[in-house]
Amino acid sequence: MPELPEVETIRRELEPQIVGATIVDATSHESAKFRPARDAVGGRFTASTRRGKYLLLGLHDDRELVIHLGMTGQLHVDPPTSSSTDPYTRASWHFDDGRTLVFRDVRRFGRIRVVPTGEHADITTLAALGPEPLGPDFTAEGLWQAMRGSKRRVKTQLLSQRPVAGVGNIYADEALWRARVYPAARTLTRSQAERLHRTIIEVLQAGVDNGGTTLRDYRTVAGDEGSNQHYLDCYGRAGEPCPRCATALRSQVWDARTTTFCPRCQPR
DNA sequence: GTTGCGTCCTGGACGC
DNA sequence: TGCGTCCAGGACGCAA
Repeated sequence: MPELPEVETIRRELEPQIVGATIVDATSHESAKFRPARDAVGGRFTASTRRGKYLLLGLHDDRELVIHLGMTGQLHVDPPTSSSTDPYTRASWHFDDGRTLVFRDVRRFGRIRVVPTGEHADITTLAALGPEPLGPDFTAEGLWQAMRGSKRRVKTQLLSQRPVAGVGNIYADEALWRARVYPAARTLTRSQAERLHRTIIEVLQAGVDNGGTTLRDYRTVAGDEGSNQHYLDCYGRAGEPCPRCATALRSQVWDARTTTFCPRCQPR
């Protein structure tokens, strides 16, 4: 399930493969979520950026191909000789040099848009994203202020992408565990926010450094698995001893999202 | 405006 | 072995 580190890993691998390529044709699944892929025909890739979990592929005509990978989205570039007939291909962009950029998404939770560069008002979540966690705009004070303004559970707020961009279930559980914050807390002290600010950066940077977390579907552009799954302390380890205090980690569903936490290190 | 829940979507795990 | 049920979760829509 691609979160910020996975999307950033894909972006870094993809950019040198697509910049300069012109899209001469495109196909897509009939769903409205994927049909806009065809709007990119005629564009030439100039650069790539990322906002949270959104991949922004710049085109020469002041437009952007915006891709959200959802839970199971994958991107790879097929060579001219490929005759792939993958039933889970949801969109493909054919280049002037014969290669094809393929968007594969088994569960069809991904989405694709083509918009004028920087005009994201129609993509509500993208437009409302909080600061980039690995950039200078993400501060402990800003996180605390953002969290103070809501009565929702701390983890639910993180998943909303508003206090900070790019955090999903895996990295939220890891950051909260490291910060010793109870995931269902509805208020944060300033010192808790400072710890959480630090641990969000730590876990996301580690994820990027390790090429992302592969639990099932995530693959890099080259088709490789990430390695961050080998360094997770908390997520998906319910029943196992907490690496810090040896208390059995617990799993609980809040707001329809499964959360793993340590009942001793992360008290109410 | 905020909050919480249902829905989308399908492969895999599990129980019978 | 085969079938049915449940679970995973990011984003969005809707009702309260």
